[in-house]
Amino acid sequence: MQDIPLDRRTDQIREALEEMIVEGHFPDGARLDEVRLAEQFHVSRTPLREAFQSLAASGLVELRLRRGAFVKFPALEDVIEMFDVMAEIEAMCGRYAARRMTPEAEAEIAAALVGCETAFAADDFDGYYRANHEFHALIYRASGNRFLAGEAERLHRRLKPFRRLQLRLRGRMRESLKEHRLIFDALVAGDEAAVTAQMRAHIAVQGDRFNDLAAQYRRSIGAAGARQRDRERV
Amino acid sequence: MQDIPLDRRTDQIREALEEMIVEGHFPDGARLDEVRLAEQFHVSRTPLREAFQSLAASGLVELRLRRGAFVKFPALEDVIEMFDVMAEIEAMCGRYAARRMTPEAEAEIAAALVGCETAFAADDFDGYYRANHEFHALIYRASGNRFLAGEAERLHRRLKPFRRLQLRLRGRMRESLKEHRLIFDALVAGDEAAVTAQMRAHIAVQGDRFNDLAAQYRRSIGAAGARQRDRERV
DNA sequence: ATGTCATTTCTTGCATACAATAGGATTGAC
DNA sequence: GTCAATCCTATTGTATGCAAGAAATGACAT
Repeated sequence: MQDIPLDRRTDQIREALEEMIVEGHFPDGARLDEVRLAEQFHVSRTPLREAFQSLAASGLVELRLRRGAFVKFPALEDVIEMFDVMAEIEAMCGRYAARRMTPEAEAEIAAALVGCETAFAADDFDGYYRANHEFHALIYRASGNRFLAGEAERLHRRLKPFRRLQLRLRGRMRESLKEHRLIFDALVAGDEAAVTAQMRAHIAVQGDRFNDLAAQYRRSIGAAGARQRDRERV
Repeated sequence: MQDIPLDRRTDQIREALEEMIVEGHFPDGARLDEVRLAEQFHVSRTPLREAFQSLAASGLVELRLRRGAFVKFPALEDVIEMFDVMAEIEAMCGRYAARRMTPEAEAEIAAALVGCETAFAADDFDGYYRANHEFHALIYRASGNRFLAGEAERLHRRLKPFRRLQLRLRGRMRESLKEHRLIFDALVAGDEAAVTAQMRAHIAVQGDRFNDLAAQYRRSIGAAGARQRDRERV
């Protein structure tokens, strides 16, 4: 969205906590203990509290009045809704990118695509995730709309853990790569309609199939200690 | 996006500042003086600083390292970019709403439309703005995707000052109302494609024509004390 | 054993205190 | 009079202190 100074402990802590939450180091609903975390980071409670404000704004934690900050995993339905929106946002990025593609952008995206292929060949899930992110992020930027790119990045980051899981599905990585090629070809051809359709499908399929993943996800992350709460969470 | 507790001074101050900024009570680039605002709100600096974190996250202010919080008006190009994204988001809301329309939603939207007509008849800009917001917000919710609705609301709020200005353009209110009727009819007919197209046009026209407004806007708000900065701001 | 209520402890929310830095004012050299 | 180096002040960033509210504990009654 915007690059913040990052020199204050507050910002460093915000980054660190965001990473930890997105990577699933906390179970859903876990309370982020101000005092304990303050000790862990060797700071007072003040920078932590300020970091909580930021995290709450991006929806990663929930601040309950006089109860503290709680890690908030989205519910299954939330994730599906988010993928729906993501599909549309990414489709829009693709559409603009197709219209505004430059030789430089094309070369960069081509390189990212090679990265995807390499990771696929090596059966490297994490590597594929990174290359995939690079591929998509370059298209965001190629849209020429920085606000759009920022929103896309934000959403992408929020959906990170769920995208990663997708890759573990049987054959998903192969499919994903095939879709990337189609998207790339349409981009190069400047075919806005095709890019839009391919991209939308590429993302939407993840939401559509997300139900298949719910159970698996619960085992892999939710089981880390989350207890069922007021409504079902993935 | 999510309903926050709002009982802490921090949250009240965040709301108040957001309102003041969106309403143009501060010139672009103005520093939000912690000490002075703390006195004004009869609190210490702590809740103010926490509110700043929130505001920075939504992009309304910029936190500069050891310099403080500064009001950040988007640049002209930023506003155009934001309207582009808004057009797509609203179009998506419309598409989903057309698919999922209920009799209740239809009645509510019809009522909001009447509100628009009333305000138009009375030549009441502010009234029209409110009715307009109601009309759009109901469609967001009718989309049945709460995440989408939240994002739409957030963006709408961020673009509030620029939308309001639109209405002052010669004949814009009449046009807007006409477009609302078309959108409503397509919604009732369940014509997804038509709603999508109408809604996209309804919003995009505001971005497209925004250049016409820039000069006017500079007079009405920017003149309040903003000095030109590193790049042109509306 | 279970439920209710009082008491205690813990934690948050805010205020205040202190330390570090940025930017301007001041001084002095040329 | 201009420029540079230095000092001073204002303001941020962080730590700590304190009061109010929530949860935990335990006594007591049913």
